[in-house]
Amino acid sequence: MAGIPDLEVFAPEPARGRADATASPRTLTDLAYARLRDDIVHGRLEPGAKLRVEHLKKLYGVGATPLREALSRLTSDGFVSAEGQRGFRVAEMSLAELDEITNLRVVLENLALAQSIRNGDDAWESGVVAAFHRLAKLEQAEDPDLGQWEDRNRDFHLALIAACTSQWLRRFYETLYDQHKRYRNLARIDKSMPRDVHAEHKSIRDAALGRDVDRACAENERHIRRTADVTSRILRENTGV
Amino acid sequence: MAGIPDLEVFAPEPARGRADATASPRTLTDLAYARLRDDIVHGRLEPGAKLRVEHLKKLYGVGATPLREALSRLTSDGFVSAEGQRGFRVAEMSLAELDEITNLRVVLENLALAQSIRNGDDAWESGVVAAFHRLAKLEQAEDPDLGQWEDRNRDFHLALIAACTSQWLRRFYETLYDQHKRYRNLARIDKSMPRDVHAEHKSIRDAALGRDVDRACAENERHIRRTADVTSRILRENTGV
DNA sequence: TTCAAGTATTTTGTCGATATTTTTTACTAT
DNA sequence: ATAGTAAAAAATATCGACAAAATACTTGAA
Repeated sequence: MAGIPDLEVFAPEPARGRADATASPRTLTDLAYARLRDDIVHGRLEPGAKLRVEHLKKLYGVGATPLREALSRLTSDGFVSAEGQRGFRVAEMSLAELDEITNLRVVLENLALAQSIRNGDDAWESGVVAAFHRLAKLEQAEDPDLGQWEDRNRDFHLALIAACTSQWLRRFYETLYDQHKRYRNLARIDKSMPRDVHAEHKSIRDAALGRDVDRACAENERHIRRTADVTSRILRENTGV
Repeated sequence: MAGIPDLEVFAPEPARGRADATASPRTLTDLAYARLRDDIVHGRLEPGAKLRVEHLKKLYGVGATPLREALSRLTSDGFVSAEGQRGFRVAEMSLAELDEITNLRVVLENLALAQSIRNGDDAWESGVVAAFHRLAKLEQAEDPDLGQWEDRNRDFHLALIAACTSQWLRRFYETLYDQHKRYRNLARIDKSMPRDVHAEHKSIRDAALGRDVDRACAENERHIRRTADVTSRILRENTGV
């Protein structure tokens, strides 16, 4: 009746660590959540677009139940807006909101950064060094693929605050980071990035590794605001967002 | 064909302004969300308690669909935790988390307060005065009903930051406020409130109306931390939360 | 006690029916 | 035409029955 089962001990495990949406989804709800969020952040679903469940069912190949649950979660995250009896739609965007998000992100990211610099151990340091290195390699290449850059940029910022112990701070920060990313994507900021982002990242890394909290926060703030300013300018020029 | 319809012009409208959960719910999902959140914040649903949909259906008299949607939203709000394939349960509580929430609340509430003091117009001022008055009356009465006090206290703090224009800040703040309230309720902080909360509220009000941003923030921070300290002490003494 | 097979329960997800509500369309009396 | 409205069509929200998958529990050896 057995004999084969033992082999399964050596089979690769499902590797289901965190409940993170980016991790391999344990349920269809997680799947729908991750894909919807991604599509919204990348602008494949436009601001204000109606999110009809019947349509999404075909698009993602899941039923109405997991879809509605995913949409509900995204509503609390601010990526989707829900009006009773009127369905879901992709959250609108505005220059005013970009401003809000920028200001809040500066505060929260600096808070996390400061805590991280103070708490950071060897593992944190090497994490920062590694993430910066991977990002730097990409930034100095002649083929700056935006998708990859976004991923590496995210990794770098997350590595910086990796030693922050506040789950709540982390949670809020990640939401704001993705909201910001959504604006960058809307502006298609890749085409026009004249300023030296690489130098900015380097300054932040140096200050952080040098355990200089004030300088790291200052550099970080400047970095965020510059990116936000460029985003804002592009949006103002191109459209009447 | 008509003559009566005109009367409806004067009839009170449904007043369905914001999508706030506290407003009269437009859908059963909103209803379930509001009641679940309330029951969790007030401790009627204990930390870690299993939230079985079949049971909640009977408890709230709504179907599984709106319940799962409400639970999903609460998951994003941090009041409920969901583990794939293992259902929902009321989020756990810990002294460490109380600390996180306190620190973050101080930062965000002060941010909103500062902005509010700078932007506040006449309506804001009178709102603060009125909310303080109602709170004061209750605090000086000999019958300090906790439920009412909590409501008035909330109104006062919200009135203070009413002129803050950042929706995101507001949203985060409200979540943190309710999380804090949950800890206060867990500690049953009403029984033992020896310090003069009223004086603290008064100081905040005076500084705010005097447009003294720094002092208002300092008083506010002290106020929040004192309450949090009492909460924390009670929890440490009574249980091993 | 410990282990593991077998059973019971729970959770997730699908489908289809239905009551409501919103949006459109068509029509009518200025 | 134009505001206003009634009827029709389309969306939305909700429920209930069920099936498949996963987890939790029981129980009988070893």
